[in-house]
Amino acid sequence: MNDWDDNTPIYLQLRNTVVRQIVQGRFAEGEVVPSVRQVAADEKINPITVSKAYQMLVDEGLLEKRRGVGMFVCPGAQAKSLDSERKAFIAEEWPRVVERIELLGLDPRQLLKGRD
Amino acid sequence: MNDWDDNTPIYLQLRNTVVRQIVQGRFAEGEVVPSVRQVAADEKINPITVSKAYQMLVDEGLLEKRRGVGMFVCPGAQAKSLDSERKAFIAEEWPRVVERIELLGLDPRQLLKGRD
Amino acid sequence: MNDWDDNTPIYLQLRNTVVRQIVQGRFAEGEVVPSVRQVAADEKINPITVSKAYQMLVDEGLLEKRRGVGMFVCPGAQAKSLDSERKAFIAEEWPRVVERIELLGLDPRQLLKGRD
Amino acid sequence: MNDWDDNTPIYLQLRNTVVRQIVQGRFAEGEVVPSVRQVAADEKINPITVSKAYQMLVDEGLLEKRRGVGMFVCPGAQAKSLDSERKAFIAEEWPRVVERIELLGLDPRQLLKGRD
DNA sequence: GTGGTCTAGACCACT
DNA sequence: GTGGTCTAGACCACA
Repeated sequence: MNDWDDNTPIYLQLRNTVVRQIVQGRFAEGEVVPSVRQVAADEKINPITVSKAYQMLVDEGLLEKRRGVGMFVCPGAQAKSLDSERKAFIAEEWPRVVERIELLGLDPRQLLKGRD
Repeated sequence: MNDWDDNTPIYLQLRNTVVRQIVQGRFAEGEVVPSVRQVAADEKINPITVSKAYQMLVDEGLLEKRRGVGMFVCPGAQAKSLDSERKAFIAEEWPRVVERIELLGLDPRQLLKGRD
Repeated sequence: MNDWDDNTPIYLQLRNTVVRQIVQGRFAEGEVVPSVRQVAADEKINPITVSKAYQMLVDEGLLEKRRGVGMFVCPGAQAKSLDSERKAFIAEEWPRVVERIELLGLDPRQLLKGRD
Repeated sequence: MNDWDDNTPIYLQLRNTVVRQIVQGRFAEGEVVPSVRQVAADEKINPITVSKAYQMLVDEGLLEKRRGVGMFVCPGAQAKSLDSERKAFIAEEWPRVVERIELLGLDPRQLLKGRD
């Protein structure tokens, strides 16, 4: 989380890592998340970039703002994010991957073995 | 091939569909591919965009230009593209997919079965 | 008065509810209002926020501080607040509402009827 | 549209004026809207500020982006925006206004007369 | 030409 | 301390 993939916007990558933390329960529901400034300092990126990532999560209903206090993980955020991420994956990403595998004539079993 | 995914550049999407045609043998080796103007008109996109896609394929050694005549599928293009696409998929796309699957706690075998 | 509208500052919302109490005579002239600490505890908000709201009312001449005793509703506060709130409403809020209604093509009489 | 209310963010004011243009049919469906840079230059504000306003409208489904070309009013945007703005007004703004009027003991008929 | 992203630095309001 | 907004200026990808 200290080096960035240059092909995708930092704010998106950051958003994804936060979602991951929530999914993994490392950011517990009801807890504060690190402040915009804190993250900006830690990751050496612009506060606005962090802000954009957090704002996305607020819009998605995973974080909530408390004025002058900070941003908190919404109750139910873990299940919600896990669920929506799964749905998005199965509906959008996975079909493309399957199509690709078939087009390339690859063997799915072979691919899975490589991973074990 | 008439509507575009707004998240990836049109020229890339176009390049991919051409590769697909080559892999599937629908664009046979040694044959002409539709002219830039033709594709641009058919797909209602900018000729420059088509040009860019074709140029990529020339750079990859899948197409060759014959001045004043058109662009042709290189001999051996089918095997070549199949090979390089496979390598690229296994090296780059697949690992990301696997990581995603694991993060979401999904079962790869289950996903693959769904497709049978 | 237990949940806050996140779009307007808490201190303003608090100030407004106090004004409302005065207008409605629920905080009678000459009487004490609940202490800063009390309100802060009841509403689970920062004492400074409560202070700020009370200070506004002192500045507006609706409350007065008596050191070591508390804050009291000024004599004449009810009439005064009713008057100034009315003026503020007619001068600022109402014109904006009317403009909005006209832009949306709504019928003001219809809207008012709905309330009867 | 040349001077800004200092109390509300410029990007929100801008968003609102664009919605107004759509509602009034001054920005017709399917047409381009002025480019980010154009508006920024005209209004002497930062392009990013304009961008933010436009992005909101994209998210609301009133504008759509065409890569490298510009932003266009979505088909059905006029009805959609009129409808949603009306609903938002009646559900949120209007009840607060009515409450305010009643609290202040104002006469709705009187208020409406002032407008004629 | 179009929009997207990021930076650095400033100022503001709220708690 | 918190987040929100804006500016000025830069660089990039796309058509």
